[in-house]
Amino acid sequence: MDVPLPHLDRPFDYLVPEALDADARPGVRVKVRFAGQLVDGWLLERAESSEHPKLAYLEKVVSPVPVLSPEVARLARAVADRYAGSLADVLRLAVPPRHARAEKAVTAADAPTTDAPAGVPSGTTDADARAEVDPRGWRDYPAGPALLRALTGGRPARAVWSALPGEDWADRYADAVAATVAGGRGAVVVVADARDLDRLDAALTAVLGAGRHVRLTAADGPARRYRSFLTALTGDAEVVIGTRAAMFAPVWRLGLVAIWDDGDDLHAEPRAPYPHARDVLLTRAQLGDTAAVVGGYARTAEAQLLVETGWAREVVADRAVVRARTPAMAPTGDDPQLARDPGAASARLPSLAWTTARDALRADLPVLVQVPRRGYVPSVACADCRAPARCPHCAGPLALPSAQGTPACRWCGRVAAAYACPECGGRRLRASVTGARRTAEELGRAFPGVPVRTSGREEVLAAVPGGAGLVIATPGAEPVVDGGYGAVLLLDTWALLTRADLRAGEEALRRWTAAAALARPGTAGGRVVVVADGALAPVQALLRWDSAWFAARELAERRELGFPPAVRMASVTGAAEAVADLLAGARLPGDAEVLGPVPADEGRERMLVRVPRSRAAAMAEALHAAAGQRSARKAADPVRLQVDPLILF
DNA sequence: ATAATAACGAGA
DNA sequence: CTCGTTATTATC
Repeated sequence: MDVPLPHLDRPFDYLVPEALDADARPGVRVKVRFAGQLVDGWLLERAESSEHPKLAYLEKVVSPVPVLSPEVARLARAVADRYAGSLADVLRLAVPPRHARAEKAVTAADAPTTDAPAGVPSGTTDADARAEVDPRGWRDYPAGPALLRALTGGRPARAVWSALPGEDWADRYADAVAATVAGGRGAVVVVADARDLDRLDAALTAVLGAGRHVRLTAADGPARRYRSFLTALTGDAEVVIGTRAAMFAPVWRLGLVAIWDDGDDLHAEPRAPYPHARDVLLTRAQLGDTAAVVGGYARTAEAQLLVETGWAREVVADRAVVRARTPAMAPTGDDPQLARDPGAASARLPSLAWTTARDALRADLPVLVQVPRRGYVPSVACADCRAPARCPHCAGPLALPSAQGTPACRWCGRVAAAYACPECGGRRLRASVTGARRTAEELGRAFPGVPVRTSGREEVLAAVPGGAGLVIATPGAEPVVDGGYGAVLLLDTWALLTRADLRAGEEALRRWTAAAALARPGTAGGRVVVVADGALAPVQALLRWDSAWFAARELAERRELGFPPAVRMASVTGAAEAVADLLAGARLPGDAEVLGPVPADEGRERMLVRVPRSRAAAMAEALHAAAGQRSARKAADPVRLQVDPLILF
């Protein structure tokens, strides 16, 4: 039933009239009479009999195309269960809205939609008989060639891949897809944004040729999107690449799911039930006999958990190879007063950053300057040692309601009147201030005669020409350059590191590695200057290019503090009474902890539920059931349920 | 939304 | 104790 009400989140039985018998196959969209009105629905399965005493007839089959494949139906149910959501909500994300014209065009071109696609062998053949794919750049990783062989052999290998600096990740993913296709299986690859998608598309076209893969992204119009969807559904394309809209794509004989840069917050779906592309793809791999690759320049705590639990194997380069590929990296303090060079002083740049940029420009090499975007919510840190201030009770972040106010926890709401820093004992707190963009503008003046390009929110450059030039980019918008940058400067790191976010350190490292990966290797003169305290863990991880070490440290810390992914959390947001009402009706597992309430935006409030990972399913079920009780008695004010919300505070 | 069903209370 | 009215709940 295509209604999102949680108490109606179950199948209903209907009789199939003779006239609809042929079209009424599992996976088609239908219309049925329900509670007196016509509603949309999904035909999940045909059965001989029903327990239900009085059945109504199916009203209509909307289209004979079974757009919901059995694999995706199973996946959608699993995703709904994991996220305490309704199947209907997930199906709305999984199956694009029907577009009759597009459907006509595609189904006319190939009539049967249930038979195996042409050109794909239907049985398993001998692994030896399959053409082996050249591992190319995967040879830089000891486990790389074996991964490709597993993909061709149809074995469900699971890998957490840490890409080398300078790595052409799109080429590597194209190779992995080609290896899968060589074994007669299909693949789904999800990237964060259109720029990454264009890159992957080009790499895949170079390796597979045109026509074997389709792009699936919400940025395409409804017609194009539905057309691509049908091309995959009918097996006319073996591979689907796209943004998170592609995570549910129906692919024949799915052999590989892959995600690039899983730490990017664009991978989190903003519509209910808020699933994350990484988790959807991993669920998919788990349910099917499917390989999975989670890759990035940096490693998330979630990916680290996959490695530590043994679910996935890490694919990393040897230290010697890492050293040879990494640009020369150095940290520097951020006090421009120390700069003796007049140019540096006018740009308010630390001396080392200025000389590094100048040297690269003199060598006719481009320079990338990464500056944070404005608008990060400042959090509170120790004024003496800059350690983030955490609640003594629940380890949530502290906030200052006003300049002279008392700090209070954003999680449990407790006031921390007598706060003392656990690191240094300091009692003074400061809110971090951003002040980012000006520095970048002044850079242009410090290097007269050098072309300056900017790449950011308004206009994102995919690539820039080589030769001396300054490129000022916000994180995620760094253009690539042929041969790599001579220097990369990472400025105003303080703004990134003190964000009021559980993932601040991880996110900072992710953004820095993404920029640093575009520099030439140190052996070719590439240098990176990070304007941050070299003793900080994320800075250390960058300098050593060891995000696995950082992710392990991060995960250990989250275990200690009781944060995801070490535990499973859910947030319940809404009007105060509504939130209390839902939680009162929820039969949560005994070891569940309920934290809060804390104020959320628009006068609503938020509670957090925390359980051990072993109780995750029970928690989600209890919350979904409680939401069902509320919706059944038509409770007016809505409550938002989010499992593993990206933003915890 | 709406129909069935259960619960309730006033008047016979 | 019965009938009419109102909360409750299920909706194939």
